[in-house]
Amino acid sequence: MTDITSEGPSEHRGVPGQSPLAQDAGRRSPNADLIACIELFYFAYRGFTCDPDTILEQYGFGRAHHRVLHFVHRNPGLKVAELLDILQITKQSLARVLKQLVDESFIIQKAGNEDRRERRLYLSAKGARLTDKLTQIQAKRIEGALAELGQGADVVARNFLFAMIAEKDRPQVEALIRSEHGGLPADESNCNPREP
Amino acid sequence: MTDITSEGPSEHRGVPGQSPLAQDAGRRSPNADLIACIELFYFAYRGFTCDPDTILEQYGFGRAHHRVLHFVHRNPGLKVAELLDILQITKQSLARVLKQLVDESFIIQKAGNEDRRERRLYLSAKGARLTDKLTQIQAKRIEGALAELGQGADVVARNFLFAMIAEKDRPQVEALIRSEHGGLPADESNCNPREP
DNA sequence: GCCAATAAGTCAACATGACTGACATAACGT
DNA sequence: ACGTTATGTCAGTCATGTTGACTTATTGGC
Repeated sequence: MTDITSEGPSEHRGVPGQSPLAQDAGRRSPNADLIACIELFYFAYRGFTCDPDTILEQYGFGRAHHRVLHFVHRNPGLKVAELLDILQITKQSLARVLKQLVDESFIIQKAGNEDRRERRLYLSAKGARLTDKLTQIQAKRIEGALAELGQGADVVARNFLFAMIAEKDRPQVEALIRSEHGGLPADESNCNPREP
Repeated sequence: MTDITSEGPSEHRGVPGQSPLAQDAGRRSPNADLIACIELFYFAYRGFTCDPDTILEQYGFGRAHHRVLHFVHRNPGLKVAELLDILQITKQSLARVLKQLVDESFIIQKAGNEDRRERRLYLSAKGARLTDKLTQIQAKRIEGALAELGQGADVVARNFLFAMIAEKDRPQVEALIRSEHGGLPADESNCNPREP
């Protein structure tokens, strides 16, 4: 693993980032390492999204579609309102992509059992196939990245990402991720795995 | 530091991520931890951008403006072609925001000394003030995130982010970051710090 | 000095994904 | 029956990305 941010022989994530050369070589406003982080985050996010983007393009979809597919896949039976809450976009923004996904039957809507006003969202087999493909390519990139790092990097990476989330969003994200890891999908009677 | 992705008492990034409970609790297609990473990356990027977005809004600017300001700030004397190469957008996309920034004199253009076709980009004092403000708030968030983690997390985080970058972009990003950390700004005669 | 190549700017047109505010419909619950 | 809620929809706007074609200024080789 190459530490691009510290020049000297800083063997295998030894010292935090306090190698005399790397630290504040340029001495501009904040710490140079933090500025590197800022830029790396930008480029990393670009890397994070580029693989799925390529695939989505072939379907005439964009990132917005991807996000919908992803969260419905991980949370079958999700309500529209919940999805809006996760994505933090407006009804209209969601409606546009959701309509497309429903029309092309990547996503299936089903009225709630208890409350028939709700439109529970599920992936069709077709939708699940596409979403799995997207997840896999993205997971592969992350896996590859973590493999370049030392042991324990995955936990640090996850904790770092979590700590980057706006404070107000953290409880929600934490709950969301926990629930997807085998817990109940945020509600009661929607535990039918997929394809209603 | 709270490890939201592994339930048990996994003291201070001990075992990678192999705690029996956390690992593959749900057993959907890929590793559940990797899926958590995917979502965390999305939410983290949202957190990463939300602070600057708020400030930029007050100036009638968006993220595109921010990126231009940032890279010009870190690389004074940058050529338009180089900026296009960094941002990987089209001339037209850049022209729109750049024109605005020049018109409102956040950015100053100066013909190159050697080659007068080039328009070297510099920040005005006003532009530098804004950009510093944006950098500081973003650096603060990263600093805060890293502070929540253990020692050495910063190096791991940077290396993780770097490893997430598309392979083809890595040399460029590495060169860019290195040059900003006190090196020469990609060319010869453009080392006048700022404000020509 | 001519001319091809280069750096940059510009124009017209378009797509995506975000936003707003207002309004419609259906179902729930008191 | 009526107010609230969940959802859908309409009309219009904005920011940011795209394409392709074209202009202008300047450079460097011949």
